Amino acid sequence: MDVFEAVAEPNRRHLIGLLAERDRTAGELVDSLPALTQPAVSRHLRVLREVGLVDVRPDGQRRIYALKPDGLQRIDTWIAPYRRFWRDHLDALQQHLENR
Amino acid sequence: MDVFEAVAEPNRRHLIGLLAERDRTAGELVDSLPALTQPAVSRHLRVLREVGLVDVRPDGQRRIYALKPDGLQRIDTWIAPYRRFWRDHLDALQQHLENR
DNA sequence: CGCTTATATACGCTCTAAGTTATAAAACTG
DNA sequence: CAGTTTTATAACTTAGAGCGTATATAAGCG
Repeated sequence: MDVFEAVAEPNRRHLIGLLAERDRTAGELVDSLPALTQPAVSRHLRVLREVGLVDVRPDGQRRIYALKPDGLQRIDTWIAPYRRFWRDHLDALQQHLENR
Repeated sequence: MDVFEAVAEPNRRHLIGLLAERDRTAGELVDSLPALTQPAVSRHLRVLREVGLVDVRPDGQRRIYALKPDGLQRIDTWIAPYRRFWRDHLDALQQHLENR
């Protein structure tokens, strides 16, 4: 499993969104996905860990999860060269609007 | 299947890369993935079409595929808010290096 | 027209991701 | 210590992705 597959799963994107706000315990993250059971969320967290998107630190009985800065950057690096496509597209549109 | 899943598959990322250079016929794209059979590539192209990442136009017997500008933008839009994470991280690193 | 070329679809197979229930492991609590 | 809380893992099931072979479809060509 790589970063791209990890991020392809909607529940995992949800978890990433929450961790972007602030660090959270596994339990908080479980509560944030009421449609899933605790083991299901735990496994999603494992995936995010394994691809380097999050970090965990123990806090007594709890595990505190944190978003890892460089994880998503790998996707951004891949997408960067393509950015000119919609930038060019937008420029063309702007020009069209300005010239009419 | 959504854009994220579409892009999670390595062969499809390969196809996107080629189409970023220039438009290509289905046949050219099939040749670009010698490990796969023609039907396999055809199905990948179908997926890319269905999620709006590419466009097709007929040219007689051939089909010419082209990258669609706004397809990947949806991923970029999702990732944009997180960009501050590694930008901040980089700033912190730079500062650290400058201050020693 | 038959024949070939180019592309898409149908079908069946295999492998794995994602979910559940049940349980383990480890730390807190009275 | 016994019981509870918190998180992770095990075992199993199911759904679907991705592949290959075979076939359909449609356009070019002699």
